[in-house]
Amino acid sequence: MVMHTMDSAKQEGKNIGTVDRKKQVLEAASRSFALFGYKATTMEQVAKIANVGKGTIYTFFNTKEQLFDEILIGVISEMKTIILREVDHDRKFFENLFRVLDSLLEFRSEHELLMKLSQEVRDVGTPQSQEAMAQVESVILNYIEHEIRHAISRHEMRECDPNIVAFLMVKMYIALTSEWNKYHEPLTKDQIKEHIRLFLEDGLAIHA
Amino acid sequence: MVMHTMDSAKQEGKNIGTVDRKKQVLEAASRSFALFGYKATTMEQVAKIANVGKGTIYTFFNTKEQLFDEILIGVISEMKTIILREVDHDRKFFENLFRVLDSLLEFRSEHELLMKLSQEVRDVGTPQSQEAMAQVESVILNYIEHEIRHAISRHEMRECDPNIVAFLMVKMYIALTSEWNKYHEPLTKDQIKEHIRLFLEDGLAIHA
Amino acid sequence: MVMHTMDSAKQEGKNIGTVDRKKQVLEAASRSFALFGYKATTMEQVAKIANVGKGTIYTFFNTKEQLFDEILIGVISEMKTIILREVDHDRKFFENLFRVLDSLLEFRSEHELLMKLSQEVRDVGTPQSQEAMAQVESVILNYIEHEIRHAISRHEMRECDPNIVAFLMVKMYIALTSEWNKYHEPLTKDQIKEHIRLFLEDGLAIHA
Amino acid sequence: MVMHTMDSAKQEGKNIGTVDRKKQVLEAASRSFALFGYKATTMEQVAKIANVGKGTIYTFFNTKEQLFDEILIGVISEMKTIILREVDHDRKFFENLFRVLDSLLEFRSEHELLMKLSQEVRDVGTPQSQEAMAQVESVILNYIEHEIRHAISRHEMRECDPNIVAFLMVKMYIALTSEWNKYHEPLTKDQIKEHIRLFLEDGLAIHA
DNA sequence: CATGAATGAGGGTTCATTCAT
DNA sequence: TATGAATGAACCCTCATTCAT
Repeated sequence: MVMHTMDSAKQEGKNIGTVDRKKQVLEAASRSFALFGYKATTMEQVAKIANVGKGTIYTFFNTKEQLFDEILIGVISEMKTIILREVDHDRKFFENLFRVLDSLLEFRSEHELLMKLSQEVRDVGTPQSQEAMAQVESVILNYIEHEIRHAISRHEMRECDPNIVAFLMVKMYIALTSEWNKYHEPLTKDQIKEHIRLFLEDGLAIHA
Repeated sequence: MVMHTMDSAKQEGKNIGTVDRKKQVLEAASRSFALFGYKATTMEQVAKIANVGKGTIYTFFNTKEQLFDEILIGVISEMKTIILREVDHDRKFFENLFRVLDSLLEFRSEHELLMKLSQEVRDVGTPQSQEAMAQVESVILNYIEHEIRHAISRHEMRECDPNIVAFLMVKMYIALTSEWNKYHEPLTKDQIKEHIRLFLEDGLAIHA
Repeated sequence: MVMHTMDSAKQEGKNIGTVDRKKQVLEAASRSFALFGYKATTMEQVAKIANVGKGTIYTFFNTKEQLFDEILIGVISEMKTIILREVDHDRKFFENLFRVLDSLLEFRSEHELLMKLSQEVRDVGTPQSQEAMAQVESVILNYIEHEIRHAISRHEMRECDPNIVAFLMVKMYIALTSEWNKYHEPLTKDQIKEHIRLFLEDGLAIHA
Repeated sequence: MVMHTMDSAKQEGKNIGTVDRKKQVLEAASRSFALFGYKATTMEQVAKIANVGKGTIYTFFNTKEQLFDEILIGVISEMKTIILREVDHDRKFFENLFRVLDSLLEFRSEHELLMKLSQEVRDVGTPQSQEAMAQVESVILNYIEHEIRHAISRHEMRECDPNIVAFLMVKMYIALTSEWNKYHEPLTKDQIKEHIRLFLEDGLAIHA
């Protein structure tokens, strides 16, 4: 996540300054994309929020699309890192699932509102951008899918289409962590976990 | 095709035309919004698809936003009608749920790709538009919420936060009927129902 | 800044209005390109000079480059037409030359300052634009070249490299009709003809 | 030259550096202006070619325009020097002309592509810049004009408007040494001289 | 003094909306 | 009434210029 573009030891002032500015832009853009969507986010807005000049953004990112891509790729790769770190194949699927969730939710503020934008970019973006997004997303989905297959083979999970179920899991996660906040107070970590458990693990029905 | 000179057919043609024209616009806009998203849909496009002049649209709808709102309200009210018709409080919640689903899925092509746009409009739209959307959506959500409370009180469903669960149900429905299609072949009605059952009713876990 | 296009054109109808607007744009752009060059001409400027909205230009021309190309191609094709009409192979080269000059100079105001821009477009334009220009220019040059060869074969002209001489003739024409005007009062038709005769036909030296 | 604090190596380095730096900038700018034109040459480009920081340019030249002016003035004054050195009023006009040409063509690479830019600067530049250019150019033109008058008075040249003829001579020189190269292999010195002789001295026509 | 990161005015282009026909 | 040519605000992006280091 952190940029090491410069020699880390050179001039502390310069490095920090540069890094900070890029960080400012990334954070401002993240927030604005998440808040207003891709199209509705203007570079002027981002600049204003980041407290930098409009041109400054273009010293770090060649286009608006590239700025967006970088944010998204960063978030997703961060998520993947977490997953890889937390999953222990000697444990049960649902144990892994909730431990991963715990870690992911630590970073909620970073990416909570962001993921929903994948849809918009697909609508509006160029083919290149779309391709990039698709690849990056499929990494996550493939990974979950793989875990689901594993769980099924160990009889920890019912028979199901791992493709669809993985897709729904991701959607549910996005819905609870980000989309919900549009209309309501954010949910607590425990609320999120509890609802995922409800839907994924136990089901809602009471079977007489 | 129809030839007669202006005079005789004018009145009738116009009347019919007026009715048809509005429908044509609504349908064209629906398709375009669903296909390309709100921002990426241009009024020119809509006019071309609807086979009317660009200016004509503005005789029916004051702004692009109003056009969108009207489409959305139409879809949602249609859904509400279906729900009211299909729900029978003497039956069990899940029975009702699946009967409603059956009916809703009949109209899938009408609104499948549309609902996801609620998010985009909220992002891009004016406060007024957002308020309208929120009201109209809350009608659906409130209704489901109410049904859930009812189900809980009758011990057909576990204790849960009806608010959140209703929200998740809607999200899941949208995910399966519309968002999935972005990347994959559309699911069959039965696939959709089966996965909703899996998540909502039974849960995924196998409890030894 | 007040629009009075409508009043006078009302009777004449739509077509004339439309045509006029395009003409206005073309003329404004011609003048501005000729006066300020390609890069230094802004679409806003053109719109202001043409007394139309900026967006109007884009109903006729997709890009600034296309606008420029169209003007240039128009001028050059007009010149070619004149040449073809005026040249009579039964007459002598210099007779033809001066008759062509006479006709070309009629349209001086249309293209006088324009041709010099070919250079700038070559510098700034896209490869497509450059290719178009090169083709269109070579039409003129090839034609003159061909005529020169003919004149040489009939012993009306000294042996020389027709390629280079054609090039110099065009440059001289541009210099006298357009570039000169940058610093001085425009030359009269007769002055132009006389100087071309001086350079091309007789030479400057007095040979004792 | 100036010697103060710092260690000796640095001092000398700086001094030489300063001198070199300005030259480097001038040469880089010359090449870039000639190659890409005025507008299309960016200060970044110049800095990169000159191997100096962008800001450094502004220690020598207040604006891009001033940088350009200085280059142009340099070239023109160089040309004037050559003319003054080569012209011998005891000899004939055309003898002088060709001796000057010989010398000028030695420096072709320095200014060949540059002169055409006078036009562009006049298009793009501020009134001050244009005024400066006009003055500097008129120096050359006045000088040639003066020589022409002299030649006419000595009956070495036909009666003509010395103003216009001087102008055309310069244009022809630019055309042959610089503009031609855009489309073709550069001409040799002898080719250039031969064509100037053809046009200026003898004329193209064969008079029966 | 040299530097290049930062800046923002200004460019080309799009598109929702208007209005004369 | 239906139309689409006309419009201009607002978008993304470039680049000459400045200034803190």
